[in-house]
Amino acid sequence: MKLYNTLTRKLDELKPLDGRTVRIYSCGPTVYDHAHIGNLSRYIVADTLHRALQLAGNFDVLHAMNYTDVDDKTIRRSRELYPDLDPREALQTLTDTYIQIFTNDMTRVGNDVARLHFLRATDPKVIWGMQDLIKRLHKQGFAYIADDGVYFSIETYRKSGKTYGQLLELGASNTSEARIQNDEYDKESVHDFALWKAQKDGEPAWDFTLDGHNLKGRPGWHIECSVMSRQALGQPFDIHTGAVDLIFPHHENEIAQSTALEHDPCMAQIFFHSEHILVDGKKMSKSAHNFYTLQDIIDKGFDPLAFRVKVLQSHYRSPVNFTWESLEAAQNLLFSLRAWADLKHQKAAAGQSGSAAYKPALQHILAALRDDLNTPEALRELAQLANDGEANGVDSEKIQPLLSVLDRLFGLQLASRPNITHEQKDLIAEREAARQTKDWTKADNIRDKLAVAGIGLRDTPGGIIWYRL
RNA sequence: GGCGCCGUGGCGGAGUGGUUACGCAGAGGUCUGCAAAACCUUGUACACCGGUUCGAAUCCGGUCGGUGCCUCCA
Repeated sequence: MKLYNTLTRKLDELKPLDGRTVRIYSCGPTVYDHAHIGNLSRYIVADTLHRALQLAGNFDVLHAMNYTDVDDKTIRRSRELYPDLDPREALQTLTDTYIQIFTNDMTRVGNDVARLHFLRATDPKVIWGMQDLIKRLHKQGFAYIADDGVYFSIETYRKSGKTYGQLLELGASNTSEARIQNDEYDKESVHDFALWKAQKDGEPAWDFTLDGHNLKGRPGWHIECSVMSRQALGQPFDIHTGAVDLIFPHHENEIAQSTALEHDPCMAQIFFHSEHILVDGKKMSKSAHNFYTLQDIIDKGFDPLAFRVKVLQSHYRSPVNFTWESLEAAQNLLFSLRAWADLKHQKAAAGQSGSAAYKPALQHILAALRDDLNTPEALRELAQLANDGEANGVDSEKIQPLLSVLDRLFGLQLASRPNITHEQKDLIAEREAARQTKDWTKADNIRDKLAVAGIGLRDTPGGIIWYRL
């Protein structure tokens, strides 16, 4: 399986470090508000990568994702909403709420959260791990204590023979004096970053003593991922995922922290970065009024899985342009896939042809996914399969296992669609009898009645086909 | 200023040298009690200007436009 690697800037053949299990770490959400559709789209990509690794790559997969449940935004919001609670209690109340909402959204867009190993930055084991790493970095001179916290020294890191800038070459010109002067933090060099932030008034804080200094406070952002990924997966691991905006500084800093004390040159062998979603050609932002959550999509009458189709229709390294019109197109495609899947219940419509195409189509889909997760190509093949099925009928026996595999690959929930009820089947038979006697009024009444129940009918030469409206 | 990405038919979106991508929407037709589906036909797509080549949407150079990172961000 080939994947584009930001570290090498080319397609790399994935070979699990331990020979069998691919270990993935996905940078997860900061849980201070609803996830927006941009966040969710990147998790759909990560979820699809997981699926492809298992089924197209034939690997075992161990997949960890973090929750950033302590940072400026979570703290600010928790104090606004719960001013009377103890700061740590307020923080946890807020983040518990949004973790719940996040997992719910993940499920609604078809991501399988059950197999993800989630970690929280404020987990005592993680806090301890971060403090331990900071102590060891400090002991070796990679970290220094300032008035407002502990910082990582990039200069020391570089002098130790390591490369800072494995993912992104930093230009020298932007290291201006003015920026150092204006920076509110007490750090020695402009790119140095906080490992630990000393407590400010009213902020949640954890006890921490370093080299005799009382540094009660909270972790910096980057150190969370260095520690959580190692705790969940060991190091080095295979794939680190995130969106392009995380390349710098987040992932670069993670690498620095994770490798300063190690012989290994990198924390993960492949950095897998996916592009942003655009809305009407622009970056999503609240000020531009093009900022949407999953609930906004649902409120407009769309199926959350239509959004999944929309995301899979473009390659993960191209920006997806989200428009309501294109979401509708994606939903129409989803509906036609469902109509195809529903044919398995309808022997009358199930022609004998069709099954011959199943195996090559599936092979084609798997090959596309192995090729740098080419979901648009895979989806094209799937759409063609469905078109073929609707034109020529399906093999009502062989389609079920096919649908099961396709569900495991795409997460579009086609395999478990239920049959219509006996009452509805009787109505269809009754209508057919009325049609035979040319009682069009009765036939149309029954069709209207079924339509109210969400069942549409097609009178084809091969027989009557129902579909869900 | 530094480092990137993108510009394809009404809307999305593949495609890295030579044959229809595909999806959605539109138009005409066949079929049909009607409807729906299906099928057939249909739309002179590759930002612009040069260059390389027998041949370029695809390679090279330039122009214009959009966009991302360089500070928190999926």
